[in-house]
Amino acid sequence: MATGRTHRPATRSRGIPEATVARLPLYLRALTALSERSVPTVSSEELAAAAGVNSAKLRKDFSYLGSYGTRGVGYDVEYLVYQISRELGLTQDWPVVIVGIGNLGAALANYGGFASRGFRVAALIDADPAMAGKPVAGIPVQHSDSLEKIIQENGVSIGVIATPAGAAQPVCDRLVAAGVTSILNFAPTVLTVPDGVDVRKVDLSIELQILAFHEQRKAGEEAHTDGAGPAAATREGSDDSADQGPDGDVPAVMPA
Amino acid sequence: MATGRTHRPATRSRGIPEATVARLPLYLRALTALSERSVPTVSSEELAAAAGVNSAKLRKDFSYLGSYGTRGVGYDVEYLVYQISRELGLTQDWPVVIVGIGNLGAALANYGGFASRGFRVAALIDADPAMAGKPVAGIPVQHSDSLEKIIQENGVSIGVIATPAGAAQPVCDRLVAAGVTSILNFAPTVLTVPDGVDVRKVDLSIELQILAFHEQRKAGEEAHTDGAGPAAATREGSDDSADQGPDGDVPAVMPA
DNA sequence: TCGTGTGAATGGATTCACAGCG
DNA sequence: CGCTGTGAATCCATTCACACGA
Repeated sequence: MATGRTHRPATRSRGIPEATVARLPLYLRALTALSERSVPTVSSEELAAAAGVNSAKLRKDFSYLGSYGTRGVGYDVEYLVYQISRELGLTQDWPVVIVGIGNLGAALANYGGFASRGFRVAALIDADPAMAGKPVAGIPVQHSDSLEKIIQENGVSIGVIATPAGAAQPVCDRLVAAGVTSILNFAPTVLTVPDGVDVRKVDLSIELQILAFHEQRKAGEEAHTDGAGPAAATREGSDDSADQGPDGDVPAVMPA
Repeated sequence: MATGRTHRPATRSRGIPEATVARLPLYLRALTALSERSVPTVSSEELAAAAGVNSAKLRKDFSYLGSYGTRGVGYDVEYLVYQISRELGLTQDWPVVIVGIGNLGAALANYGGFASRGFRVAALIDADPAMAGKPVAGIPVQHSDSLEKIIQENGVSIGVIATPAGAAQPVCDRLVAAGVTSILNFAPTVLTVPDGVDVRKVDLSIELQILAFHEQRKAGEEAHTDGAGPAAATREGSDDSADQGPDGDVPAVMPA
């Protein structure tokens, strides 16, 4: 916060569509790669291909941010990287806590993508006293007794839950009570939170089940498959439709 | 996702909306919990609450499967568990391979939810020769040289990629060439696959960035949190737009 | 009576197609 | 010209509201 810069001509409508927001990180990643290769500009067509979407969608998405391109030329890579980063709030640093340092929590802590852009693992928290003090990814695990203190001292507003399913809601409640307003949930449970708190979930078994559904449909339809591939539903590159809740839960134990 | 041109009379209730398919696993999980508590029937209202959606949506979703409820009463839990399982293809066993047994791959292999319902880890594959033979989650890791053989011998059609970003596309290509038609990708890369192959992605940094976007918007708007908003639901959907900025001001500088 | 099942209304997101500018 | 930016058309999803049946 602390952005006093709340002001704008509001040339365009306020409020970027959720579907667009979900794609901005994808564009940003593609742009960063281009930037590292010192590519100065890209067309919507090229960038769209790199991000796995179609160009009309990309141009529409960018139109919500403003007119950052040059007709007949394309987009300036560096400039766009900056604009999208700012729009996503990545020009500031977000301290994050990970709660539940089991297999998954440890994997997340070790994940390099955290630090890379705007996020910083402020603390690792686990309920097991035996874990306390043990360093994971170079960060000492702290006991969950001090969860509230850790949140407050570090000004944490984003929490990652990687506990077993049963512990997720209680942990969530404590995080929220301590001031966290955004939660990324890896536990296979539906979390209930007060208004104003955002929750996104990542659930492995849901993703697998969705794949199984399509897989089954393919199998039941190999009726007219001449030498070539199946003529069933498919998609191009890799653009998940409007799905915004990929999942991949990993915590163990769960009635289901 | 791209849907091919499915020109076909549709055998009846075939053609369940993608958004509905994505929610079926959620309903299934809630139903399984009820089943374990020996609850015989549920109303759409109750089940919807447990799954974190609203009842109208749930009823509409179920209407695509058929008329499995009883007016004035609700749904038979056991029967619905069976119907949804069958619809999702979980009445059969899906062998799955996990490629890339690093921190994340190991965490996935240890995830209990795999075996629980329809899925079975058929093999763990890694490119590091030092890993070969080492058991992870009780399953010996195999070297990626034999990837094709493993896929074919086990009749694997679903693959999970948990490799570093750089290895993901090559691995994906090999999986597809060997016969895999559904891929769950944990690597932060856009995968390109032929038609007929489904890809779903799980991407930590994208999720965090989406949360950061909303977090930033909340921060920039802490002017009137007067709760003017109409009581909103408190669930964790994939949607859930935090507060809606009345006339928001999202910092979005614009160039010329 | 009560809760399901569903047409109709609404709202979003994607795609089309082309005007407009560099 | 080429490519962006965007109204208009289309498609999909959610919500409403009520008839219908156990």
